[in-house]
Amino acid sequence: MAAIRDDLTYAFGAGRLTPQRQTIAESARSLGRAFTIDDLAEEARYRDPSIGVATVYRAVSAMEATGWLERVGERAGSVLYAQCGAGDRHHHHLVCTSCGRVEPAECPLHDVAAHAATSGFVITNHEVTLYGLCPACLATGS
Amino acid sequence: MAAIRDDLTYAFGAGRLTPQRQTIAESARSLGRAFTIDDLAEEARYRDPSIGVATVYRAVSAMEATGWLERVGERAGSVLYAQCGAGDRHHHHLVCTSCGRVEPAECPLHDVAAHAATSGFVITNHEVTLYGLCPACLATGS
DNA sequence: GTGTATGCAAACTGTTTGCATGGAC
DNA sequence: GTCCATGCAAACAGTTTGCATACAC
Repeated sequence: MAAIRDDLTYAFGAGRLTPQRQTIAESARSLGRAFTIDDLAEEARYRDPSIGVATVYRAVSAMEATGWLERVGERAGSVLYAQCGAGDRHHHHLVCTSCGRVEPAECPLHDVAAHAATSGFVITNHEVTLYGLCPACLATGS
Repeated sequence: MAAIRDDLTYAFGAGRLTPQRQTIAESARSLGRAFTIDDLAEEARYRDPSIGVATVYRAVSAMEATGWLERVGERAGSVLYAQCGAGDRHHHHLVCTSCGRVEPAECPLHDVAAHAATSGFVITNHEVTLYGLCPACLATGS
């Protein structure tokens, strides 16, 4: 369930939940939008300046491995991550190009088999990312 | 048309077609699959060892700007490019995970509006990449 | 002739790694 | 007590930039 997987204890799976990792995970969740590792490090170091960059990188790798954090795109050569709370179920992402808000999206590929048939490819995997404006940004016209 | 846009003269648009750029563009086309800038530089420098890496980077930027070359994914931290010949028309890519062959694919998102409606997002852009095995790799069982 | 493209090397950015120390379990 | 996680700094990989020269147009 999304509610359960939102819990920080799930962020690192079997890994240790150190104060630094807790700070990093809370920072990721509080950002509430897509972020680069740099964004995350900045937020985490604001809360605890003693946290090193290497720790942030290692923590992100760990959180990505458990699926608590997901890659949702890239910006200026850096990977964008987000904690969307959709858990293990197959899904994609809606990313607001204005504020960076990320929402899980249902998989829109209902006829992948048809494509395989026409091309001769057997499709084993796919990536879909939808970009747009979220309701809040639409309302403010930004 | 794909046939016209396949021509090297279109690769750099209004830019100059120098011998180096011609070599680089021909290398890109002859690879016939997704490649990193490193792969391309290796192929181009095999043909003309005097070509510098910076020139390859600059040429790729130019070819990407005209749409002659497209980003089709990433591998080990580097962007994957391909010359798929689909021209200006809206399309996505089928990438063979075994040999790297790239084929243009029709856009499989026929009901994007429905997603916008349920989420409140207005979708302005999207990225889709399909991964799988091409007929040749299926036949050889690789 | 003008201005873009080139090659080289240095500079940069983002990321990873080695190692001694600290602390979660 | 064991072993994973940390912080620091050095190392690294990929990419970009400055500059003088060459050449496409």
